[in-house]
Amino acid sequence: MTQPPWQPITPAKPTRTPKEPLNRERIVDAAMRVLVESGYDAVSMRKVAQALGTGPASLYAHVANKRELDQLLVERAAAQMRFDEPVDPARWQEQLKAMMREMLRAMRANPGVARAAIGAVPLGERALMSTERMLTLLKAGNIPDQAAAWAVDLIPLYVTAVAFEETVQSATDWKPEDVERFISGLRSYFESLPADRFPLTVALSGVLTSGAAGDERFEFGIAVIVAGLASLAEKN
Amino acid sequence: MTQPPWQPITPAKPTRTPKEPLNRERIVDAAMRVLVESGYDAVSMRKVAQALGTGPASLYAHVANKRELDQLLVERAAAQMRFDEPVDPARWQEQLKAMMREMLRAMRANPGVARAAIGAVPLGERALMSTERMLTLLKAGNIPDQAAAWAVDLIPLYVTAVAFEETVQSATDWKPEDVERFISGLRSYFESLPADRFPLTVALSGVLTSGAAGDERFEFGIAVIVAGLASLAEKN
DNA sequence: TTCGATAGTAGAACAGTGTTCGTCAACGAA
DNA sequence: TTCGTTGACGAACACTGTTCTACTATCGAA
Repeated sequence: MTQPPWQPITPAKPTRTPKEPLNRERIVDAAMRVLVESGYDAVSMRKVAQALGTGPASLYAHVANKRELDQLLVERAAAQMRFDEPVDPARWQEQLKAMMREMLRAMRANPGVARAAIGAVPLGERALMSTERMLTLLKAGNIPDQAAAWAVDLIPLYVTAVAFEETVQSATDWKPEDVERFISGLRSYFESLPADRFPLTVALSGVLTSGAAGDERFEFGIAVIVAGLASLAEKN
Repeated sequence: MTQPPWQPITPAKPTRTPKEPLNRERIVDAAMRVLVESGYDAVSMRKVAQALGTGPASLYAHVANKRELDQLLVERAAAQMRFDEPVDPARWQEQLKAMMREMLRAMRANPGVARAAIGAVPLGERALMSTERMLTLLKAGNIPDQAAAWAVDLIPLYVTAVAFEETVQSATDWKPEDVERFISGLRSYFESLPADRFPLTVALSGVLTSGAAGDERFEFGIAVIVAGLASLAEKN
């Protein structure tokens, strides 16, 4: 609208479009999106803030620091575990292994979160349900109380370490052929060692470098751990 | 020497005091000093360069990047492992556990290096000696070839995860009383859970939160792994 | 209705990181 | 003597976590 020349045009005050207020849940939601889309290395305070249309300093009214945000990510990833099969005491070893596979699946669904998970103690509802289920299975196998309790620490630690190792490898941006070349170079290296000093390393160079792709090594690890736990069973 | 007044004194050209040339070994030496004195978080390209009296860009003529420097640190830490006791096939389980304790000791002597160790494959001489020794002990226990080979992966992974977890805790700058308070708060939390939904978690809250200080949990873990491996022994 | 307190927002700044760029000096071969 | 190579290293780039400071909106008391 044209103004009379003697009346200066008063610029309209810029009003902030009201935004949905920040809270921890929205911050973790945004961080999860960044994590799933771009991996853990991309989860920075700036990137999360950007995803929320704000500045990084805004987050600090809701989370103490980056480490606390990491904890919340770990809890959220832990919350994705599903243990739908009813507990069957007769199949406690098989079901314990199934839990370990499910833990690994949940970590793989959140690339790199394993890096934040070691040392974290998830205490959310779903994590507690996981703890209770592990205890139930272990007691079904007659594992003594203390052993059962400490197995609840050992089991996720091993799974997290495997997931962590995988993220280190994928962070290298290696193609399958790069991995193949590395593995085959490793084998050649083992074969070329002086057989007098490293007889078994040379002799077993084939199996030392097999099973790196796929889940065979993970399956081996969980079999060893479960067998070790089974050996602790009290005889009735 | 006094100059004739008509000959201006030529100022001496500032010559760089010749420095000992950089090489990978000196760079790793400096990084190890920073690691031992200040922990892994302090090991940055700038700090290492500073310790060498140079700039960070100088390091890149000798190491590709920070990750490669980390690898070299892991190798150097692995080189500190000592296995002086002769192999005794009759005591293969005990000696395997002793190796795991020694691996943990070497990692604790280099605070935080576990953070760089997961996903790293140390291939230095001392690491290979460790591999050979593990294989010797496992074969002494009649473990099949493939199981022995994959155990060589599982064993250090578990030890490294334990060491990593410890560095997360110490990075929090917690005093023993802080840990005590956290543990006791955790126990109270477990005790306060609804016993109908988490009966075993509530019942075992004592042991769930015991053994966090000291090496009991680590000893439990290595016992489980060694027992699991022993269960794979071929019968003769 | 007014005013002060509080909480949250968010740009700017601080102190740090890994890495690359561009320049310079030293050195050895031609 | 000249030239190419190699290593050294300050500056710069793009990023990080976190704090400082100023501002705005909301709320409750007077």
